[in-house]
Amino acid sequence: MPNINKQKSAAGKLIEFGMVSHTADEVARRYHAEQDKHPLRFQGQGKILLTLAQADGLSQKELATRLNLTVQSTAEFVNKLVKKQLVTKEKSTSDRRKTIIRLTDLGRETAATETAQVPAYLDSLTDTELDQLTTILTKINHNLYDEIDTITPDQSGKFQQVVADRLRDWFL
Amino acid sequence: MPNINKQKSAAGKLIEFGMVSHTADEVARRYHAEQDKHPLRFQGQGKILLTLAQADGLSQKELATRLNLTVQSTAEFVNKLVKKQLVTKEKSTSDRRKTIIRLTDLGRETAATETAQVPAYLDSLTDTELDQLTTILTKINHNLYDEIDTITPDQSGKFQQVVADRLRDWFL
DNA sequence: AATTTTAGTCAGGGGGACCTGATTAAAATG
DNA sequence: CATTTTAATCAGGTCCCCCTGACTAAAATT
Repeated sequence: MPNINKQKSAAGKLIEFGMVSHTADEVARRYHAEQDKHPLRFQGQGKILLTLAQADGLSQKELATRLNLTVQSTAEFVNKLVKKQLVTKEKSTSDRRKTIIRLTDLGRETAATETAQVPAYLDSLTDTELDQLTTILTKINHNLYDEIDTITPDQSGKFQQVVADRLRDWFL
Repeated sequence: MPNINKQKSAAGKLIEFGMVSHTADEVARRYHAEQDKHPLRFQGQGKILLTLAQADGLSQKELATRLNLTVQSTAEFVNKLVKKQLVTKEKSTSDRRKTIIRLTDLGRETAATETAQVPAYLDSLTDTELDQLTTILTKINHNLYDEIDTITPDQSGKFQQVVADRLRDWFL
């Protein structure tokens, strides 16, 4: 049974981290004139981009199913991404009902660079600390995956695959 | 100079953490029928609530200034919070132009409980790991504060105070 | 007393994440 | 061949964050 106060301290820091990194992003975007730098969130358009980065050439329906979205929402996000030139739509030749979504070079780049960047704040950590952090976050993330799977056993593991596989490609 | 690969691993885990915790929250909210459980984000209404939790009884203008919002946006969020019974508005007697915003008991409770909760995923960590995590996040957060201050030196430290002071109250 | 500054309000808008309902076109199936 | 299922689309809506512009009421300044 871990010490409750240690847990609280860590929880606080984690929350603080969430807040501060969020604000740092926002501030950077606003003051640094990086207007078109959409921060690749884990929802909506960002989710689509990320999924395609792992498995390109999916149909809209496939995307919707994987991401637990309605086909209409998916279509909306895809269309927005098309406008931003990050993905393309083309009719499938084998089944002309289907629309295949593919990343453009820009889209692939966007997904990769935004996520593969090593944040500057990691420079302050020693190698030992980096190892510790990685170990700890691995544990935490596993717990979160379990939590998600427990709540939605119907689609067990689907989300984890989308996320984890992709991150493995990028970082390992 | 820290090892670049260790940095990348940690960065990946951190990003993964962001994604997974976000999804876990979302999934919990959706499937667990906790509809009215607004997750106290670090924007909009949540930001207001958080700030008031640290310094109650501010005027709308004060809030706007501290949070780097326009007075109109601030008014909007405050009004939404009033509807949710989390804050109250009252005219200042000393200066009748001003509107003082105060947390209701429910508001204070909401701010506190939502943030003071120790996430279940921390149970998997040992005391040693909790200490390590706290140390590491303290460093990281400091760096992020510096980053924010560098970009917006005009209001240096303001944000940090709002966040850090409040978290100190909660967790230390 | 007249003017300017300050705190708020209303109106309107842009963009984002989602959703339901109704409809069409193409494929599958009886 | 007629019907049903499937992949998409359009239309319209809800809620969120956040901004500009125009306008009042009260306080501060001249």
